[in-house]
Amino acid sequence: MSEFCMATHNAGELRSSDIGQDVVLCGWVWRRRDHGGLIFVDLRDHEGVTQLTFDPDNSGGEAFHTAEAIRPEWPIMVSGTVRARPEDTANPNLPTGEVEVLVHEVVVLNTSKTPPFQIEDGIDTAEDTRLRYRYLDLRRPEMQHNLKLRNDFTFALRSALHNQDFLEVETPSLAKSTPEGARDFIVPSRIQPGNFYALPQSPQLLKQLLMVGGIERYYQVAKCFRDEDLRADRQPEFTQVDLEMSFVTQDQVMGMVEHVLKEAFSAVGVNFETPLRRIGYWEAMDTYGSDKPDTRYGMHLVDVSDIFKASRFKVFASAANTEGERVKCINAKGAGAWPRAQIDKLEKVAKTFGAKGLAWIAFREDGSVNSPIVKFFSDEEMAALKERADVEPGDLVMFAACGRKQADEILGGMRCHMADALGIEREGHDFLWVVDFPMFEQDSATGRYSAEHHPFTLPVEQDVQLIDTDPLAVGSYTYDFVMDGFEAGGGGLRIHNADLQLKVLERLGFTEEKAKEQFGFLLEALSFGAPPMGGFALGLDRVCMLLVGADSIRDVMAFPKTSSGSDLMQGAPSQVSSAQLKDVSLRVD
RNA sequence: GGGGUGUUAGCUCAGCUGGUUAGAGCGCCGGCCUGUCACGUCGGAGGUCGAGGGUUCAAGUCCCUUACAUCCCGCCA
Repeated sequence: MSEFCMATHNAGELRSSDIGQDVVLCGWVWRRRDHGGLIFVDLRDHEGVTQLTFDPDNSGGEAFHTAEAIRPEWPIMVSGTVRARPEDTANPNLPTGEVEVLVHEVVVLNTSKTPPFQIEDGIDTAEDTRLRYRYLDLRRPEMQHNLKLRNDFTFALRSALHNQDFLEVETPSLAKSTPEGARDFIVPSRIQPGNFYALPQSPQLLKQLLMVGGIERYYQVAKCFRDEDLRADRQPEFTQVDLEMSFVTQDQVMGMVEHVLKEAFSAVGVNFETPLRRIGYWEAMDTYGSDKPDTRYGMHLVDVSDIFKASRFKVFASAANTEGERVKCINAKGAGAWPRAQIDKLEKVAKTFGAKGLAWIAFREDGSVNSPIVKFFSDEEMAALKERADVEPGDLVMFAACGRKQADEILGGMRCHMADALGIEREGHDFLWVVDFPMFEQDSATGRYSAEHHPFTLPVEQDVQLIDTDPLAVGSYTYDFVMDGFEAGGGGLRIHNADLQLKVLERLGFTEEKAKEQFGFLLEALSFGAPPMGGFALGLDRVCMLLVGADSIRDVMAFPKTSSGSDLMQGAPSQVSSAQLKDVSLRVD
């Protein structure tokens, strides 16, 4: 293998061409098959598996004797001779299956307790057990592959960025708390009692300051921290490949991102056609009910408001005639054959997405129609609906009649749910840009405005005057990178003018005083000749999750946390001593 | 903060309308076995049924509380 290892070869590389060679292998005992007078051991390392043969006639009594005692997961070192397996005993399932190593000498490097679960792929061991013994879980070929792929992807990305003259710069993990976004993880300062650092939610502001600092092209494989509730695709600490460029247009940043992503995806064997398709935010919401649509299948949202303007079905007529409301539907092909009880359950699902109820029409295979609402429909309405929604026997049409945004969200959620429920095939990977997000969104309860992306995003020039008068109409220079229905990255141009930055912060409810207290360093920096800038951040964990086909980002992280934020292996978080608390002037209730 | 699902042997699970000593497969331990590769074969050990409380003559099973895991909603500038 190399001069830096006790082994001469790894356990995945021996072939017929190596027959006759004397080799040294190191690895873990995977399976042991003891035939009494002959013992086979499958030796596993990070590259593969090789069969070892212990034969008392050929390898001397001592090695054989040791082989009787060794057990799964013991690390051993063996020396022996590569030889062909006897005729008809080759194992076609193993790359090394043509050969075996006849062992002359074996050194037990360590013993092992019986592992709590078997170290092999396709196990269905509960995840908490895997996490409790993560170091054993990582020995499984599947996890080895996941971490390898993550490395290959990241390495290629680094290499591509390096070749484009990006400088990798580390930004601090002890930073200033900016609680406007996600909740911060905070770190008490011992030297300054009562003051706290925050772990960065992203290097956003610091990378902008690097642009002010003349770095011009920056990137970083950056750990980010957000103290929010977890999901299958959300961990409290995660990794972004973060980049920023000076003196660029939006198209130039997007072009650069496409270039480096193409290199990275190619490195892991994934086809990445450039330029990527672009969909506007409003079009995405209107058609897919999502700003991160999976476009590998249809089931588009269809606006049928005009059809029901004069309907006897009051719920629809009311929404169709009310400003800002819509009657929309999706057509789930195949679900029209579902039994009534199964369809009824969809109402519960719809409610999780914010619906008050769910109107539906099942078009049965035999041509009959089953629905609680069609009795209110005129023949014309039914005919128009069938035409608009492309209805055939076997279809299930579901409606949302309410505010436009809410209707999109409900049906967008149902679209994803039905795709899973119907097992719709999603072949290959789906990459696209969603562009032109609005600058602001409004909380329907409080009326307060918040930034759709973040407060440092550059608004479209001609919309700047609308910030005071019609903030929801202000566009922004933004782009999200969407992969297979996941937000896998995002970016935008940044405000590089201090006055404009202050104006945006004020729109978000900051007084000038408060803005300066929180972001004074940024405003000041922008006033010292900040260049036009823009950038991007890639959610590395999510991309890797999708690349390996995992259901959770935990499967592409070495030591992830549970959904309540615990590290089951280390036992974190944990209490600290009163002395430690005293050091940082804290008391726990 | 809310909702769904789950927790029985080391692992994965079964255990019906409450009723003897709680089962299976794998793993583990021991015997036999010179061509297996999910080796075979014979035998064996292994359980406070997540925890606490309640109903009952009787609780793995019913009720309440709680912990943990997991998925989703809220949340995630």
